[in-house]
Amino acid sequence: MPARFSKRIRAAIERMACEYGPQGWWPIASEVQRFAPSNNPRRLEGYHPGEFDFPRTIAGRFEICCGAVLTQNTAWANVRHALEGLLVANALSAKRLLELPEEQLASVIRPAGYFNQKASYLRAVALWFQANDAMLVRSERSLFALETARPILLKVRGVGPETADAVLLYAYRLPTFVVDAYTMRVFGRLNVVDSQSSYEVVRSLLGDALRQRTLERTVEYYQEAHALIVEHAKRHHGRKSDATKDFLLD
DNA sequence: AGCCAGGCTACCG
DNA sequence: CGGTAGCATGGC
Repeated sequence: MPARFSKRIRAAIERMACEYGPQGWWPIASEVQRFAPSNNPRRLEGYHPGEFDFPRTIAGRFEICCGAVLTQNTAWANVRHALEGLLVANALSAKRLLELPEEQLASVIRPAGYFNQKASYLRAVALWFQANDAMLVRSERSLFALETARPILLKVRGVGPETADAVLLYAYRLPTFVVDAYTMRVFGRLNVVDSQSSYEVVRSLLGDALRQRTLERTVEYYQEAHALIVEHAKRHHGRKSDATKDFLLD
């Protein structure tokens, strides 16, 4: 019965892929330039289109975790400034971030907004990172690993479902689909979901529709699909809906 | 000058 | 359970 919308969902993603090309999420500014130079201008901001073997380092994974918290209800341009602040403050590792007094941490991430809340969240995430990163990298990636790690991550203060899924999908390449406000808007417009669908329902609906033959391919496809949805929504779906410009509805 | 941005917690009924 | 105020900066 959920297969009812699967075709529509997959067609929408495929169309976005053709229209927008490879996205290369999640951006990892501190890591990406070091590997494989390229002409792609987005690479300078940490995007790595067509390359799915990021992050490759513990620093890259921690940067994703921080970015996932900092971007909560915040434009990415502001997050970049905050991440750069962390880099300059030499606080882009769990240990060194935790050594920074919380008040100072807050002032460093000020451009990302909600800086007092987020300073507290970042500390909690850094503690989680110290306790879980090595294990997650070492253990075999599987549905079991995902279902084990996810509830633990969701208990961390400041980590809700979207932040957790972004960390698991992009930092640890575990096969979970990331649902955000854009996802709700885009697929709401396509009558695939409605405003009262819960996060979990939408996550499993899209996850089922977009699952691929292997775990590895599924992860890559989930990563790309989420980035494409954001790109599409930025172009066509303001908060004040304007379906007229949406080519998916043609 | 206002609206918006890659949400989450706490608290309400 | 679902609904909502509060959190805050920078860009357009």
